[in-house]
Amino acid sequence: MKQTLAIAKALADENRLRIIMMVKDEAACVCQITEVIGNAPSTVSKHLSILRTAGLLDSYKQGRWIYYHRPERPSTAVRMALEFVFETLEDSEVIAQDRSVGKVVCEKDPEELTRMQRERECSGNESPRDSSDS
Amino acid sequence: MKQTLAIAKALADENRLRIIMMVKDEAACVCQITEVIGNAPSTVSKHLSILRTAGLLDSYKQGRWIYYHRPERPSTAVRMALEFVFETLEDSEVIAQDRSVGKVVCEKDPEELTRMQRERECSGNESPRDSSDS
DNA sequence: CCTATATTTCGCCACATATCGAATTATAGT
DNA sequence: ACTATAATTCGATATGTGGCGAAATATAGG
Repeated sequence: MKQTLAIAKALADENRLRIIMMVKDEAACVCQITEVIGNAPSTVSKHLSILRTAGLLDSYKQGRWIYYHRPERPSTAVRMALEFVFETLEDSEVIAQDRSVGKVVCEKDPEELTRMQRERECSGNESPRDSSDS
Repeated sequence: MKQTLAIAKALADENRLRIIMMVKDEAACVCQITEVIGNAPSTVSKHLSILRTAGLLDSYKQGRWIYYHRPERPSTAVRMALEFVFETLEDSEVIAQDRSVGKVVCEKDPEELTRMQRERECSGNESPRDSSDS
């Protein structure tokens, strides 16, 4: 019961479902996932922790970046839960948008992506919105 | 996404999972479910409403009693979600206990069961009264 | 070792939800 | 029609959870 409940609770959030779909076919690092989902890094990190604890995601470290991906040897419970998600969200509108954004984001090196994120952060905090970009 | 999320949220509660397992093989009325789960009737009613709205349960009325049961023509999403629950909870300890209690409870007529519940309610709430006036 | 930085953890807040008892609704039997 | 009662809805409350920013942690590169 504990495992079933942990999986069900992990699935009971739209952003976590989006993350599962995002890494269905290839791993993504936290900065890429953050970019697509649109939450703060700390929030995404929490989501990833919940998903990994439930067994729905796995991760590996590569340099400064941590990549999350679909587990390679899921338990029966995890396998069935993922099948449910994959099947029912395959044609979802939200997921289609994420894929479109994700395609652009994941083409970039994490290196480049995080530089962009840092710059955006600064321009948002420091000066009242010079409209030179949009 | 909406349907997937509704199903996942409906599954994300231990008592609701217990209810799903309880009516897997045969319908049960609210008073029987209440007896097994141990919540107040209003709470069980709310759970049932959530499960039915998500498509995970169906119901029919028979006299004063309303019976809840597994849907006969589930959507793909519901079917996969139920398969996940049935498979992963089949051997659960909690479910085994529920089955043991449920066997006794569901043998009784709802008639008899509700009488028992009323009596229990009264003996719990009212203080032992002097019987000199009746 | 020291700095920069990607990720996680922590503290907090706003909102969602599980639960109960009381009030309401719908139905069966008189 | 009236009463009893099974179930639902409503109102209140306590706990759980998603979200952010700040602080901590871990790693790459000088």
